[in-house]
Amino acid sequence: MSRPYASADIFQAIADPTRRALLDRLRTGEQAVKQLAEPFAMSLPAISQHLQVLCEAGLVQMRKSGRQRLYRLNPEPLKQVSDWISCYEQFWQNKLDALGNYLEED
Amino acid sequence: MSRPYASADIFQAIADPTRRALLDRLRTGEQAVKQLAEPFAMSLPAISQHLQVLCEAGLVQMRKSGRQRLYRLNPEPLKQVSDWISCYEQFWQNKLDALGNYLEED
DNA sequence: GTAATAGTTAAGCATTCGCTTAATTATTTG
DNA sequence: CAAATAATTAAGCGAATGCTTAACTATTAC
Repeated sequence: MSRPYASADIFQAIADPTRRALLDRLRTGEQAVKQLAEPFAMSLPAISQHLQVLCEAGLVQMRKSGRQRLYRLNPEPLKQVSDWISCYEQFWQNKLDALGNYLEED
Repeated sequence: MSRPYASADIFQAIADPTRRALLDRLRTGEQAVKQLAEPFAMSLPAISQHLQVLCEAGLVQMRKSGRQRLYRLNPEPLKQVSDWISCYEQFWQNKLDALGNYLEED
């Protein structure tokens, strides 16, 4: 690679739709790169690079098995995102409550 | 601007730490740009551009008041992120459950 | 009306991003 | 051992990102 993808930042890591789709795919369990890459209209190196970003962010882990590399999901770092969002959940909850009250008044 | 910041993508919008901090600041209520920009070591145009990205993502809304522009939080689009994350919460919940069971067995 | 204030728009720049193709490294299979 | 398979590393390219300074627009205050 000319330059490594050096973002160890979770928010950055999940900003890309391909990377989110890779995580989604990994929810069914550990998978080899080729299998993971199958639905994407993109070269294998591109997928490999995305997996590296996910790895650096701690969102996936890898183990070798023969000539395959099996990737598995490690969702814990997503907790950072979940925690950040949780402050805002009350806002849309409040809006829903307000709507509820409005409907009740009627 | 040479090129407009055209990402209407929520995940992209919250990938930048300055933009997240702006949203965090807006939680206390509607604020003018200058006040919003105060804690950041960055020019006003930079902040203005970040606010535009947030606006395009629907995360903030603006109204004019005299020569000020007051921005306010609109957290609803974050629901997209929350919804995506929720699939993963079960994973770390499972891990916690597993830990709980392990501790109980002892 | 002139100056000050609040903010944006414009233009440009260095860096990062997402991708490609070609080459390379392991491992397995015939 | 040679060929095939799985995947990465390397190099490079165009576009997007995040910032800057300078110029502009609108509104308020003197």
